[in-house]
Amino acid sequence: MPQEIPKAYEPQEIEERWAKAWFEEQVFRAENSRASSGETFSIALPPPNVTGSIHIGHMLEHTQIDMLVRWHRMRGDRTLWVPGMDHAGIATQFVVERMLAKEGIKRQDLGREEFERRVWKWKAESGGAIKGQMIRLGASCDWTREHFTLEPKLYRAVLEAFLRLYHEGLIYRGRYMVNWCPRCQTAISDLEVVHHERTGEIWNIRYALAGAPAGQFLVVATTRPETMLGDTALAVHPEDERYKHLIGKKAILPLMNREIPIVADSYVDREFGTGVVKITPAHDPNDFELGKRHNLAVIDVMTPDGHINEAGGAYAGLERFAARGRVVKDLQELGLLESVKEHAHAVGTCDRCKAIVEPRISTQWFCKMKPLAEPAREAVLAGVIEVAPPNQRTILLNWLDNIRDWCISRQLWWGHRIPVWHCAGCQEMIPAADSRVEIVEGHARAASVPTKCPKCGGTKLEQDQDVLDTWFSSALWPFSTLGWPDNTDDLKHFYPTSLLISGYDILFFWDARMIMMGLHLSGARFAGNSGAEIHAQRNAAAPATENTIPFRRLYLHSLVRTADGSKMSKTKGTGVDPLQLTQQYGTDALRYMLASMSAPGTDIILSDDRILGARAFANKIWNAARFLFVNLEKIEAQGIALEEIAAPEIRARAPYAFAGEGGLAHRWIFARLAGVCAQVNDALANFRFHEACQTIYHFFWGDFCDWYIEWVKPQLSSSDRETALAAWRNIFAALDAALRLLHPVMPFLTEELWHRLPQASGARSIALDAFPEPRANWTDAAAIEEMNALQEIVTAARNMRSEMKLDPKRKVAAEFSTAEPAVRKLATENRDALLRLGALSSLEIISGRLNSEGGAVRSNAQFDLKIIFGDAADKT
RNA sequence: GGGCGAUUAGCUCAGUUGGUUAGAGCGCUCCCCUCACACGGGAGAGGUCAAAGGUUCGAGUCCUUUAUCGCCCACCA
Repeated sequence: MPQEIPKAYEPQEIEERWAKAWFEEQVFRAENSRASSGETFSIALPPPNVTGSIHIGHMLEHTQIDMLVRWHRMRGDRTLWVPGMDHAGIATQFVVERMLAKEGIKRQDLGREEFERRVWKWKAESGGAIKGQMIRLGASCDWTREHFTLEPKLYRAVLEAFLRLYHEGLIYRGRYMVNWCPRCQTAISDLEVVHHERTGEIWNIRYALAGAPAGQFLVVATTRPETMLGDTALAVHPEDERYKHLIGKKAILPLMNREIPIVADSYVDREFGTGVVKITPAHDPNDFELGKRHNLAVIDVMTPDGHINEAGGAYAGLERFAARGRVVKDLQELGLLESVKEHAHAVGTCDRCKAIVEPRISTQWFCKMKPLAEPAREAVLAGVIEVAPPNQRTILLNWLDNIRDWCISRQLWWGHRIPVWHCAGCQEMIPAADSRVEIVEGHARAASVPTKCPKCGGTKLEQDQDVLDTWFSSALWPFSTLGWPDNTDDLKHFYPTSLLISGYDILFFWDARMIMMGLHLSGARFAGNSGAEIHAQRNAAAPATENTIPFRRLYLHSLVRTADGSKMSKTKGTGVDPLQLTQQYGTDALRYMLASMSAPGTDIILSDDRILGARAFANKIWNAARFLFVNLEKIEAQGIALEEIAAPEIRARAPYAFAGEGGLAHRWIFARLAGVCAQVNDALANFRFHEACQTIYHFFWGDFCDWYIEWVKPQLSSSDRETALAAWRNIFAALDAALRLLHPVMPFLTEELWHRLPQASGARSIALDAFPEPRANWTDAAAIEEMNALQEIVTAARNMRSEMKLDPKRKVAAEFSTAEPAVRKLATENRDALLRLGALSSLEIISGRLNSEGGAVRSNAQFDLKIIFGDAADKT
């Protein structure tokens, strides 16, 4: 058997074998956790996009989640990790459209239904990639409870949520200023606009005054000259002495030759530019608001794909930036361009496709956020939801305080279609009667389709074309995946979830919205069906009770960055493929490396050194275990069977006492273990993954390998049966505890080694075993102190040997002296270990101080140690 | 324009509520392929904790200012 253990840890075969076994045997099914503590631990996976594959950021996130999930499971909590995928509206549609484009097809050519079929087909083909990767990387999810945001159950949850909010007046439809992506041809939310600081140009344009002599102009600055085609006013500050006399007069809009009013509004900054602002209510959020105040006309001059429309007169049909050029050129020719200057300003771009976003007036669906944000704020403030690290809590609260309505409609085809019908006759909006779904071609859609307009009786009803923002369904994830709106057993048992771990980059997109939706929609009140009475019932505002929060704790993990500190990007080729790193170094090493760098609050920059160190650690663990198994032969020769020294019930009774001397190292290693367990528990309870890792590392490498194994080696091959038995029992018990301690971060390696120890019949996985819990007799402050003293003696001896450059192959004589009787006793009792580890031939224990004649003396507060050179010094 | 964070050994980073000689990994120097492991063992060198001031018996840790870098939010044309 020993020969079968390779000298170096080779993770590939082991990891693949266990990943497969864990999945096939459903080891991580919630029902399989020991559930002995009476506690429940539940957590939802932040659903990755179906478009993607696992990147290093996922790996970090999944490692952290998995560590806590495995830890809780081992501690005896009924443990559930719900996995799943997000349909990722824009992202997925974008990918499929791009594929179609290669065939020269546009989605409009196919029509909505056929396009959706194509996306489903694509999803079926490549959507499973992440699942396979997660399984391979050891994520201990309950795959029997996997979900997808567009599956029928979750579709129904989305309809239910929409309808409730709609009936409560929190979802409304209207014509407002939105961020429009001309590339994606859809509205996007404020959060999806990414601002980039750019040096652009600012143009100063002359607007003639109506009825004034030629040559009299007002000069107006703009960074988007093409929008002037839609200008419907100029504005000045009401108290601006320069322009007071012009208020109420008219100006002539150049190029369009339209008379526009000059209005007064305190929004105008007198200091900026000339103090005169062109007002384009259809294409600027401020102008839109100002326009409402002054009843200005709203002229939309742009098409959905970013071209100038008929309202743009001679410029109709031009692409927006081409139009800009033409407008500027024409102004110049007319002598109406006063000047052009460089100007640094923030340009909004589409998070998805990077196109420059156009503020545009458009009819969209919105969700009113203030009433939803208030309970969320209270819940966070009161600590009902704990947010860590603390600075993220501040950021979240600030955002909730300044929240604005959320544009939830998207002009896409891939997503949850809005369950509202429009009457062709009277424009009345008729929502679905309830949230039921029907399955058509295997996929869900709203089932309770209205057939008659309640207002005009018309029967020509058409469903709203828009779908919901992907994040709308994500916002329901922690409860929709547990069966909401039905009051299922899972919902009763596992909701609220215990924790959410996500990157801080989606704090607003997702985490905050889950809190708001969770507080508003979930909780004990729902009855199962939807319908008018439920909505009425729901209108009694729910207090922010603990029952309704989606998770009790929220931890925002760091982001993994490239060496120069920028965000990893697949398109830039700076992304790191975790599967490749796994092939190279092993999953456990990668996991350990990520976890050991996971200090809360700071981003992670990958380094090759760290992962090499992690691989070395895995190898070290492997070899420590290998040492025991290889040496088993020696005691088997004494007629001692593995079962006698390593059976689970034997291990459970450690430490085993020694009749005579030689028991100190054993008392010490279990005392250390007790301390380490406490430290690791504390670290993991507070998301201090790096601290947990470092503690275990130091224990395993420093204490267990460097000292304990070395110290007890002779005992293991002792001819005294009692000594050998006790030593072996202790060392196996300590190894077993160490493996269980290590398991959350290095699941594969520990699983493999655990199975090489005798286990109770039917024991399936270390993951279902218990996390080490110190027995009462492990704690032993005296053992720690005594061992420290002995370690100092050994270190002093080695140090001197090294400094004197003594021949390492030669043992040397030493003398030892101490004023403390306890230390003297220790040294006497452990003389053998001191000789061996200090490479000493003898250790004479002497009263009184030592002199350095014929050697060298090292002293500290407790003792003097003298090395006698003898002929070992000849080497120098 | 607001807000947040960072600046600690050559490199990558720890250092929770202020308290004895500031830690780790990698790298470096010296020695050792000793019967688990060279992905190893042993012993070392290396830091005015960005700068200046302040609070304190005592500060890497708290306060102020400055410098450099990074991130987030934001409707100044």
